[in-house]
Amino acid sequence: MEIFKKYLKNQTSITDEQFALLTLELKTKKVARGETLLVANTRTKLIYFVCKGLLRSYTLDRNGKEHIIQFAPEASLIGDRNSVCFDEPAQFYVDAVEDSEVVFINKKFMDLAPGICEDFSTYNTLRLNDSLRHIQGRLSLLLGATAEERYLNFIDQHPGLSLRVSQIMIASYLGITPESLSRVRRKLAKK
Amino acid sequence: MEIFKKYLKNQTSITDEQFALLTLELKTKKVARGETLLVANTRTKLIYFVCKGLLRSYTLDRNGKEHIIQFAPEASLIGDRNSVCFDEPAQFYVDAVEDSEVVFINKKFMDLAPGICEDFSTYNTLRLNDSLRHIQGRLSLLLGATAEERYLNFIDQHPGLSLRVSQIMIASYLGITPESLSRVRRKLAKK
DNA sequence: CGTGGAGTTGAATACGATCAACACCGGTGG
DNA sequence: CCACCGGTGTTGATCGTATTCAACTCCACG
Repeated sequence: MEIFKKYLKNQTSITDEQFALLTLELKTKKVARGETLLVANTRTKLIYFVCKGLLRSYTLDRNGKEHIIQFAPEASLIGDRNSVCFDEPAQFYVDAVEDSEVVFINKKFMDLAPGICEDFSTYNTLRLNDSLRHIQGRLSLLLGATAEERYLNFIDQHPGLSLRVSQIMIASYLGITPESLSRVRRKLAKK
Repeated sequence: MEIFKKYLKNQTSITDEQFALLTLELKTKKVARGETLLVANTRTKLIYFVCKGLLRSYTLDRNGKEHIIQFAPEASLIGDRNSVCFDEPAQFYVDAVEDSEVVFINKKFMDLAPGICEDFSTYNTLRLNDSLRHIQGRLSLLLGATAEERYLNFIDQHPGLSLRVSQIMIASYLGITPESLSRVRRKLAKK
């Protein structure tokens, strides 16, 4: 909770008093590795802030194969804003890659915050824009880059993460099989 | 311009008077097919609303191959919000697929609007969320679906567009070669 | 007309997927 | 303590899908 407050104060001009008005809408929970927080096609009222640990979001294709959309390490947000803000069914699953500490942020928080902290809206659009930017970058890569380039881009953009995440998950994130990733890594190691 | 006003009135609670306050920040222009509105890695202060015609955004990979990010037909918006709002270099190119009529929306408009029309912010986040949702859907497809599935999804999600856009562009949007698309289509036609 | 881009088709190729086998490690329980 | 197990990662062989390169048709447009 303190970590989230610190994060928010860093990102916005929110004061301790303003934050106090919102704490009712927040809950901190420990989440065990493997625990699922959000199931696709269900409705949710929660966004997750990761204080410690690592969450991920992913979809399942008709063959039941996972495709990782996003990793959320410490000090990052994850969740389906559409589902929260507009009460639509969630587009993806969210679960814990590591034992984690997570702040659950509900819709009321998102509704109240802009009225309490003047630049919360700005912060929020900034976050959205940033997500959009990030995911568009990935789209470009998937459209135009080879497995090797995508892998290099991943370790570049997610320093440290490659040590915490299994290659199965990295492969899923890159859109290739674990075997292919293994071969890409071997080839790169030779250089 | 009238079309844009109509669109905005449809999406928000904006009044004629409120809109009038903002018209100074808008310019309508005719854009010829092939004309480029935005060049990647440059800064821009403009977002584009398409009244008539068709725009697209795309990136170039290191081989100079185009990868289409988005099509923007009538009554839709396109542009790099990040570049506009946070003065960052644009992530992609924007040009005209057809002769078009476009409303140029500048940063000042985006800054003023929330103060003039109370639910403009809400509308704006809704748009952003929607883009995010759309692009995440595409990401899932690229990660998990075959060329055929992606094509079927495209014609499903963009009814009519497949008649206005060359197969070269559709292929680029789907992340396959025009030849592959041709074969996919032949295979589907046989059914 | 003739030219050039769009779309199709074929043949050869390449890249990644699939299937299968195996080494390795960490944890569990006999 | 060791045997066993499941999951991870590696490697090899084979397969399949999409790419590449090339040739050809068709049409719109000058």
